[in-house]
Amino acid sequence: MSSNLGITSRSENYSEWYNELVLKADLADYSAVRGCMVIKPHGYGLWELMQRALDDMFKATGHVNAYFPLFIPKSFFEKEAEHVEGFAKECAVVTHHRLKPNPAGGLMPDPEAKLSEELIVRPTSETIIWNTYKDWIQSYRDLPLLINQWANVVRWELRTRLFLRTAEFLWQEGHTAHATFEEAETEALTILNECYTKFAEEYMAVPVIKGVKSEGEKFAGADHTYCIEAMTQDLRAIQAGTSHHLGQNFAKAFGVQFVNKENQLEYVYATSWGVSTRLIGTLIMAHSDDKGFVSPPKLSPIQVVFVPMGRDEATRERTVGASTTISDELKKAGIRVKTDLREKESPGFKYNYWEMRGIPIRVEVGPRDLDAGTVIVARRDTGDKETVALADAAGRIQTLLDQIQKDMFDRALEFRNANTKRVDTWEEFEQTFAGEGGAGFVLAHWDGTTETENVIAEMTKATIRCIPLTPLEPSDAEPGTCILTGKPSKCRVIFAKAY
RNA sequence: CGGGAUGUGGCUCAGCUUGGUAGAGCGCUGCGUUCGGGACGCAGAGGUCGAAGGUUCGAAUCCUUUCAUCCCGACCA
Repeated sequence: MSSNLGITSRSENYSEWYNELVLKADLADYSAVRGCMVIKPHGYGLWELMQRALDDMFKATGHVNAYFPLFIPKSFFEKEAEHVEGFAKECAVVTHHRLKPNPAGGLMPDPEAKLSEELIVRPTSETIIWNTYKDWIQSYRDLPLLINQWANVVRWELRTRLFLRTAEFLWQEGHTAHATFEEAETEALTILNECYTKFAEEYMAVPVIKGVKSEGEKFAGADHTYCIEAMTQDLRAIQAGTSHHLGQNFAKAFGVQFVNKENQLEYVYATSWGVSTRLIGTLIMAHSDDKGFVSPPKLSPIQVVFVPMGRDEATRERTVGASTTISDELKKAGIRVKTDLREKESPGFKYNYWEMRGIPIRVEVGPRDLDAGTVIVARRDTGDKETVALADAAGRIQTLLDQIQKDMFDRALEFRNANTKRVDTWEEFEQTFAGEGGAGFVLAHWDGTTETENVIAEMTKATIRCIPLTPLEPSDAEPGTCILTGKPSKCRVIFAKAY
């Protein structure tokens, strides 16, 4: 950090900018545990709002919450070959259940307390859940089973980054069981459309592209994987959510069968889907600026902050009083407000302080404005300030919150569109991704093989983010020839460098 | 798991080459003056120099070992 004021600018060093922002906006901190972060109250407040909105959507689409164990017997993992391969490299394993004094000092695992079967700290819960579902499902009348859980998971990442990739993270994972392939398909798409896309666009104000993952990028153990992909300000792609159609893979691995209406035994069809605290990283990368975090109003733990001015008691009484009048009215309307009553800090300090933390609206309440019967209302996203009559303030602020939410989405969409292009020659494709940083979304033709995908990734660092469910432009759905091999291609797919 | 760097008050770092009373700025506490875009003065508190060995009369400084973190690459939500 070059100074204790402000943060590195995005243009100077995007990666530094992100790291400093997370710390200085009070969202999270490094912990004493390697690869694990502390989510601070401001960051956790954001997560709570995300949870609430998503949970409401899950409930509205017929799901219920439950909780499954943190520990999973190793043997469960061994039952689904593709799945094991996907996660084996990054699992934390519990081997003992007791400590004893170490002769060399300190403590050591008691060799006599070795577990007969090692336990894996869940990297995801498909296996323990399907082992449980086996006992819950006998008849078609038990289906569909629509369960979600809010939990922490552990993936032993070698290289971590606050929110984007940590060894432990918080998420939700939905696990559903269905009688038919079509029903499971509908479920996977319902989550994608009615929950994840809606959440990203309406709450996070982040436009996303819905698509299917290529064979190489799909979830280990899935039949196919749907995803939503967002664009960061440094022109990379970031996956904001995934919804998997697991087919009968896990049902077969765990022997989950049901009797259908014709009294025949059948394997159930499954889905699983999740979003994580990574969404906070996505939010930062999509909207924030060189002054710090910029939060969309719907997810900001504090939506409006009041800064009353004046030092002498009489002035303070006036400015705090006026703040209270407005904030009380806002509270009644369900707006989350805060009045900064700290006496030692100057108003200027407070402006910067709350801007760093991304609070959408600041209300400056000073004696000169009060003399004129007004206050100043400042927007975090644009920096615009306006003078508003006291009587109109609460109403104006509510309107502005909606406006900010909308404007943030519109700007992000415009940015994404401006950085999405179609490329038809390998020369141009290679050149586009030649630099160090991201290059936006590139729609290009691909022959559909994993081999080609891998060659392209090796040569350019760009990967297939998804095959869009609906073409961004009608012509994207027309057949063409692969950018690398010249073989036939069904449609354009999205290439980008990814987080 | 490879390559690089760094560990010294809460934070950012100086001191180490050339061993000899542990420093600065920010933050923190108190008092006073300030308050419309990161205020100032004065007085304070706070550190087994990442850990363990070793060399030495004497180690933050030299040697050995170790641990941790960060950055850059391969894997991942």
